[in-house]
Amino acid sequence: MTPKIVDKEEKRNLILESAIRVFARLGLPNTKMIHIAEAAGIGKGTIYEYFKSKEELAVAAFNVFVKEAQKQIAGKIRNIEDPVEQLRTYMICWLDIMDEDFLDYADIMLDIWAESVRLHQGKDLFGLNKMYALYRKQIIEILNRGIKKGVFKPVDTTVAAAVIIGTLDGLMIQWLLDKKLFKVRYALEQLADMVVRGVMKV
Amino acid sequence: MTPKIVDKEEKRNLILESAIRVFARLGLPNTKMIHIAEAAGIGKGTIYEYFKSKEELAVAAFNVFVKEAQKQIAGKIRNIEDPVEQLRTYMICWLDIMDEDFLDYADIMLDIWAESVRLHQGKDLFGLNKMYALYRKQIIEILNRGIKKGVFKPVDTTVAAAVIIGTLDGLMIQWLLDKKLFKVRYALEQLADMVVRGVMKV
Amino acid sequence: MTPKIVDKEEKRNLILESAIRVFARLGLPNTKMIHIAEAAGIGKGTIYEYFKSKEELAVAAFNVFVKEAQKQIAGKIRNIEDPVEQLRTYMICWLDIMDEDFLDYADIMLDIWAESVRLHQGKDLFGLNKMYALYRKQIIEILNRGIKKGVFKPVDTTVAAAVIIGTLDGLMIQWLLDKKLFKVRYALEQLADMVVRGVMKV
Amino acid sequence: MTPKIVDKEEKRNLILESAIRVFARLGLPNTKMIHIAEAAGIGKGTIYEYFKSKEELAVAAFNVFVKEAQKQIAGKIRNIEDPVEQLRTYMICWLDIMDEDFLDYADIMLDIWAESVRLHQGKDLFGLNKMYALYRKQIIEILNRGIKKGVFKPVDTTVAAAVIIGTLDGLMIQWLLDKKLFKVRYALEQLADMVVRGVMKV
DNA sequence: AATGAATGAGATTTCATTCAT
DNA sequence: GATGAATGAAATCTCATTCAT
Repeated sequence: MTPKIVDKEEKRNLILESAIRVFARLGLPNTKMIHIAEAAGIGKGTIYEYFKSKEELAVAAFNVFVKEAQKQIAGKIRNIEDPVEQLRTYMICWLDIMDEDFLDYADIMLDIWAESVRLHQGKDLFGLNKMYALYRKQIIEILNRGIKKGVFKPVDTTVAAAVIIGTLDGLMIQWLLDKKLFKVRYALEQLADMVVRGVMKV
Repeated sequence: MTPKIVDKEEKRNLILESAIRVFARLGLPNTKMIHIAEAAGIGKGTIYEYFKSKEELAVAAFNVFVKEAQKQIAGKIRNIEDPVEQLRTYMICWLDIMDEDFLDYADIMLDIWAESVRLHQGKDLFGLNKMYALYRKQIIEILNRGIKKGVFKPVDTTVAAAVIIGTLDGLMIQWLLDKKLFKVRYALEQLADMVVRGVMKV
Repeated sequence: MTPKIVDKEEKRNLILESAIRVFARLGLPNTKMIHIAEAAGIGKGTIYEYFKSKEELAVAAFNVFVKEAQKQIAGKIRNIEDPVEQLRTYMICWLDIMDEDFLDYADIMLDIWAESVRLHQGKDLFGLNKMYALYRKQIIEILNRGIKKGVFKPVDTTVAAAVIIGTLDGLMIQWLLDKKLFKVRYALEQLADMVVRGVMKV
Repeated sequence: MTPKIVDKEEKRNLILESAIRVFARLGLPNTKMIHIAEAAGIGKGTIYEYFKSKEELAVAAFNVFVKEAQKQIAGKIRNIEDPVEQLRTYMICWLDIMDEDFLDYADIMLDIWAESVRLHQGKDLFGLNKMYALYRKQIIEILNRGIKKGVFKPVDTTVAAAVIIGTLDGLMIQWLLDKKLFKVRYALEQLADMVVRGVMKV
């Protein structure tokens, strides 16, 4: 009755992971479907059994990155009571996202960005805006708690959140462009200090 | 003397400017040579009399952006004596780069970045690294003067410079992605304050 | 005796009928094997247990149509003695073939024709020529009987038969192309009258 | 200033004629763009300089056929006064359309039909319905003149026209399917006689 | 110098068919 | 026998670049 028993979920993941690896190495536009197929050790047509199009595959790849990042961050800040420490931890967490395991994913973001910003201007095809909105929401919550507790200045939390995320992204880009320039951990801590002090009362 | 050379220079610029306009509107990969030719009011083949390839044209376009930005910044900070004010001005200057006239150029950067980081990993085809190196050098100079004067803390200036540039880039990206999120000037001033205080003694 | 064989026959018919329905709705080239499988409620691979290829399935589908049409016609003209009336009935019978139940089938013919005439020029893959030969034979018989009886002119029966079939086909095509143009029954009766009078003596 | 002087009209025709030849030989779906390119002795991409898509090329090919046919017919019936003779001539004219020169074109019609009827049901992509409407209009005019003159019966001219065109088409299909079956001229004259007598008074 | 007609490598996607289970 | 996962040939169309004029 049931032929060739295959764990579709598993195979989908195999393809997705292969795609991420190749996307990361070659970039979105330079990655051809055949490359992904070869990387996964399957036939070209098989990809289309699991993903409708190259674009869908790219979106999925990006989402893996985003979800993984969220998981990391959420786990680390969950049990921190002090808003100051929570904000600092939130920022330092980006380090782990860029960590060995995620380095590949990280590179994809640049392509996704370019595509997202440009090609589908108001569309948010890759959910980039949604992702940033989520990040902002998380940071705004931290800021609000801090403000209520009286440890943070009553800043415009939306702007502050955007600025904080921007600085994190920007730092990462600098590092991605030239990894020998500085140690991420050190720079990140510098930045975190700077930012935290920026929003701290006194 | 040699009017031909003037003509050539002029035409090269015409093509380059047209290219920038089209690149900015459509994005690097979506821009076809014919579009540039039409925008310049010339024939497709003529472009190749002035630029070896589409890539060379893109590089040139990006460099125009970088040089223009530099001219703006250099002009504004030249005559400022106080390092604190100079650093603040340097940062605020990015505002003008993203200003009406340069908004279009700004969008190109995302594409260039993606291409630059990825495709030609160690190559720095577009001179992005060189550009950042220049930016860093300028900021390092400001920081050094400030440190020597005793107004800045004796930070690792290279890291600090990278962090500062990163924050500027990051903020701009946030804004490019969703221009309704915040007013650039306001956020930029917030950020500048934060950063300046971060490196200021006491 | 051998219930397996009955099952096989039954399943073959199930597939064939599903194929006809889908072919009719989507057209030969637009019909994919998976569509047929789904319509039959079976797996894609199962089709190949009963039919060697899509082409063979198409041939079989067409033959069902032809045979069904023949059954209809034969039944109606069998017991008619008068050749004049028999010819007229033969023609009117096409109406029933195009009737509700067969309307779908009818559409297939256009595709089959195109394929038949062209792709396999001298091959008669779909048995179209054989089908027409059969039709001609039947009409020739009617004509011959009429000529012998002295009610028909001694026309070249082969040509006349081809002309008659052609007119029927042509009328049907006109109608298939624009069903609002005329009522089939009315036009068919007009045509039948015209043709019958054309071959009738005096 | 002006490079490679090429008569675009001429080249378009070269491609169109090559396309017609190949379409006629291989059929619409079996004809690949590369075939047409090779037949025209040009590169694959060049076709797209003159025709937006394969479909547009097919439409153009079909229109050549239709226009040529119209030119032939119009020229022949223009100066005929007698409606009876005019109708007969109109029909016989189809012979010339199927003539040596047009034989190739004729074969295309079957594919166009199938495509036209099916794929784009209400769309009339190839202008087939429009073509038939024109044919009907011409025949209706002839019929009306004949009726007014009292030589034709007061038939429903729309139906009669559709029937007449249908018979012509049908005859041609019969012949295209098996050219050895009968001589077109002979059969056509038979049919014309039959039809003319069918609508003639007395 | 300027042009644009010509080109063909190349990419995505489809789908009939195969075959391991 | 039944299945559907896997496949890869094949086809359309794009576009940077060339080059004859």
